[in-house]
Amino acid sequence: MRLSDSIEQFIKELLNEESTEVELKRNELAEYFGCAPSQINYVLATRFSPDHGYLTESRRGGGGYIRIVRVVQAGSQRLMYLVNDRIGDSLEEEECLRLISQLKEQRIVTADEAALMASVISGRALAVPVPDALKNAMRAKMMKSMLMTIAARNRD
Amino acid sequence: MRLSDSIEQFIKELLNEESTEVELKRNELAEYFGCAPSQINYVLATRFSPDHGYLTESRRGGGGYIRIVRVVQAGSQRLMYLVNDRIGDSLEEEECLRLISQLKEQRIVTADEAALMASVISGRALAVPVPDALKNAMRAKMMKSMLMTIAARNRD
DNA sequence: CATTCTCTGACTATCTTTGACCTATTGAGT
DNA sequence: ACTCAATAGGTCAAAGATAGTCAGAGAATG
Repeated sequence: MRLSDSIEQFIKELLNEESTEVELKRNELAEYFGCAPSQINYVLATRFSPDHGYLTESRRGGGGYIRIVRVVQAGSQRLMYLVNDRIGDSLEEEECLRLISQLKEQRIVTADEAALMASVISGRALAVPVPDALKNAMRAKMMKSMLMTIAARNRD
Repeated sequence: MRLSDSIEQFIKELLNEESTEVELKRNELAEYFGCAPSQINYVLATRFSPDHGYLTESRRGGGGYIRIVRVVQAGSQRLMYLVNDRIGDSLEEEECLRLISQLKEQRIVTADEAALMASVISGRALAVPVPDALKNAMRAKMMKSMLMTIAARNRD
């Protein structure tokens, strides 16, 4: 079996038993599997990306760590549908607003949060000299990023 | 756990129980934690800066001390200061994160909102081929836009 | 074979901790 | 008042401890 698959499986077992998040030391893990530390980054990038339903955060320096949070779960199906299927690589402002408004009606986000989301993807907030096509690409990424964050808290 | 984190936590507990300010002896604290005195300065610089919502003052010589004050400010006042003075035309990701974290500590935004804000200004959310200078200009606008939205509901 | 996926290593970036040296304040002795 | 020793805290650079990035070699796949 491939090294990457072993590491992936190892991490997923930790996530199953313990809960929805694990914290590990990159160097320790690499030593355990007898591989280069950067291999761990490869596994994170290819198997624990947001598109796979995971969020990661890390710190360097003494006492550094890597934390992996599993986001995909029952209650957030609607959100994961939006992230994985509904939203593509580009999204116009009007469409963003429609989605946000739907989420509010469905009580997935509060009115305050909806207002926050709407304000940040607005034309006013993105008023810099960048082509519209790129702005819409950013809107798609911004929306996905926010929805993932919301999904990460709705773990039920 | 990191030494710096322990010291940070220790000081924050003092600030919670007693009031909005504490006075400490640098050398005593260093001895208590068994570290170099300058370690204390490091903790103050990285975790109790004005951006983190704290002010510090100190005196040298006999009877010297370090005083740490947690800044309390009305929500809308704080937000308007950020929008009008603190945030200019450009803001790096790290600086955004510092401000967001401070707003959370001061209970001006909820933890959920802070997470939402952090996710949308992150490098991941803005990963399109646009120069960093422009991304930072956008971050400034995005932050202002979000803060104004929050201010619009915080009538205090 | 060509392509795509894995894996490594050299280089880089970031965070923490310490120690040597510097500056300010106080108080005793003159 | 003046001086100096004792007592604080401040600064900064260097070392230590982690993690990230990226190009290219190697392996698997179709």
